[in-house]
Amino acid sequence: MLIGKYTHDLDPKKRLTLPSKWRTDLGKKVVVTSGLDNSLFVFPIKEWERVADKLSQSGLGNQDGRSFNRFILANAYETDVDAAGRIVIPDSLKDFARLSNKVVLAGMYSRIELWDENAWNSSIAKVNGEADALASKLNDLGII
Amino acid sequence: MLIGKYTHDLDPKKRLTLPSKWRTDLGKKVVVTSGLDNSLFVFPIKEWERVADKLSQSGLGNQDGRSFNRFILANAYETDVDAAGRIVIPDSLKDFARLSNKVVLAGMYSRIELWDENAWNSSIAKVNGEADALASKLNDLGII
DNA sequence: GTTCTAGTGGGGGGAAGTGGGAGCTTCTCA
DNA sequence: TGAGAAGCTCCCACTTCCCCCCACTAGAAC
Repeated sequence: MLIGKYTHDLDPKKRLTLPSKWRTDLGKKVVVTSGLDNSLFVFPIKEWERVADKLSQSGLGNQDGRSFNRFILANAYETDVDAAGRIVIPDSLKDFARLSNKVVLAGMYSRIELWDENAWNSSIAKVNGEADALASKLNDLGII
Repeated sequence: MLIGKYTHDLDPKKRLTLPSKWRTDLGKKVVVTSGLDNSLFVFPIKEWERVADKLSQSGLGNQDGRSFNRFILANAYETDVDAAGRIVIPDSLKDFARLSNKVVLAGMYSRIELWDENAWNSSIAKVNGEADALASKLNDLGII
């Protein structure tokens, strides 16, 4: 289960260590692609195949769907996890998400998201201030 | 059934002993995540899966949903209970709930809450002062 | 008093995260 | 076409931290 938050270094060789807790779930092969809100998505290869399948079946009918498909599919990059549990982030994706050397890896259940540390902090700071709204939402979902 | 209140030490290694009364209900694997009012929630793994399933069903479609999922999922941390009945509280959550070394564990039926002892006391003091108002509210709701 | 359990504390081995070198390929430019 | 530069990938090395195990104490049970 891909949950939790970790901050790791993106080294000068553009290698990023994946948290050991996720390695079995992520497997030996992952797909990195451009995500929403200036983040990157990382999928285990199995999950990616499911997502790519869905995308290719839908969205041809309208301009927005086609653009979205291009955005996700064209930027996708398949890569192996090395013996030390690291993956390489290509320049194009590194630039897209404006990653500096501190990267936040956020588990989102079936995928993970990569954020530049600063971008993550400012994004999450907004949510922290909205505890009441959160409470009612949790209540609506029948969670607490 | 997770009820009652205990105060345990958070040791220098960030380990927290779970009350022996709850150990069978909590099982060998729990999920700790950020809660409301600066507390932390601890779910038995089964209960957490119920919550996470609901969350992952609300999709990528809107900005609010995404931020919300990030808040809940990225702050969640899956951990094993060790042989002495302890769990480790990661730094990010320890900071979130501003835990010092005295932690209150409050049973909330299907989950437990973790509070810094001082925060708990002042919160309880506040409730005590508003007992009358609360009582009438409970009455309105048909609870007591 | 004796025994057992709950809660707490600490040490050691090994893994996790990080950094850097060696060797191979690719590209450029003379 | 050959030499050099740049990049990538696979290894290996180092350091830190985490997890597992054991030990101690207080208090409850008998």
